[in-house]
Amino acid sequence: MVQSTALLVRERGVEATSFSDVLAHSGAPRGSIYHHFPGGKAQLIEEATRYAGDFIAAGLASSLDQLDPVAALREFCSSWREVLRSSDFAAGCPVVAATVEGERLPSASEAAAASFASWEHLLAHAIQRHGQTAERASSLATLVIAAIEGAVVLARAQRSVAPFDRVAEELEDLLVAAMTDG
Amino acid sequence: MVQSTALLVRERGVEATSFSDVLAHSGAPRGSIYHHFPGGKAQLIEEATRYAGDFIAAGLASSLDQLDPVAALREFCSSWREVLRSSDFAAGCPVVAATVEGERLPSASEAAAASFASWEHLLAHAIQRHGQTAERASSLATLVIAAIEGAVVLARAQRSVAPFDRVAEELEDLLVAAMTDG
DNA sequence: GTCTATACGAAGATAGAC
DNA sequence: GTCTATCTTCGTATAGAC
Repeated sequence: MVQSTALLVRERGVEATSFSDVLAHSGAPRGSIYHHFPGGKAQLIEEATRYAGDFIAAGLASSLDQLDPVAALREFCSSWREVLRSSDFAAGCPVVAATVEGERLPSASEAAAASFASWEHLLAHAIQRHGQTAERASSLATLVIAAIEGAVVLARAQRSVAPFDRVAEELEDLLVAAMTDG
Repeated sequence: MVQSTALLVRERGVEATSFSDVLAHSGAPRGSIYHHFPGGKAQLIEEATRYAGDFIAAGLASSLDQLDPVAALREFCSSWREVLRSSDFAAGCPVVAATVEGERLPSASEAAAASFASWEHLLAHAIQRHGQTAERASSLATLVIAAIEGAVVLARAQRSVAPFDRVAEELEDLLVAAMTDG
């Protein structure tokens, strides 16, 4: 159910994702909602945001564990490209959706903030381990996360991977340059 | 009314912005809606997205007309920082909101795509005029727009300008380097 | 031609049956 | 303790009054 919610939110957004949609997608019975989620929709969205954020963090951590930051970035971009392509540009990032519509759901916003922060930290630490200062690593990590999330939005709007690919290549070049200097 | 819609959408998102909210904010009478917007909410959102996109494009064009790309970027970032600060991180970009929730409103998505494209082109042409190749200028422009939009999302989630400032500084450094090389 | 009042549908939430 | 059926609220859209 949490997973279904995350999948639906990344396509439709938070407000446009109803319980009926989630039930139809997950196959769960109607009565289960308030048993498992006494906090109602706010709780469901919060858990879905946390789930999605943790899922993405796990993938990123795994890449950074096995590869250098540049190769991990390439893999990260590749998985986002696949999300865009396989959904015909209907799907984006559920954590972004939770932020953009999160004014009414503070708990979801907090989960989104925690997710973004964890991705930034994972990347920043990896860049730092490969020879950058903590400060520069933090700036680069934030830039990479922000640019990729923004690029996903641009790609969805324009229904093309072209903007995403341009951003991915610029980021890769920038990271290569940053890791080989100093 | 269109302006009120854009202001509300950038805070609450598309679906959470009702006609009642727009009427209360703009002072317009209820009966005017379907007279001025026969296409209903879809048309209102589309026009609000176009309005916001054109407004931002006008500011960007004006900056690029008077200043070099780096200084224009600084001004662009400054105005986004003001949006974040003055709303206490409640407000973001209505064009992003229209994209993220735009699955159900294709006309709004198209308006969003056109807005993003126009910002990219304005920036790309300016960078090209200052000595970069068309291809590189296009990549840099897309990166700048994507990164700033992403940074606005991160800043809202974390309720802090810190991520936005890190992104702004990285972008500025990158643009400076790109304009002085080759 | 402009607005008030209403209808229709869907959303989230709950109370009672098994 | 788990689910089906219902209740209330609200949002969009419209039909009719001025």
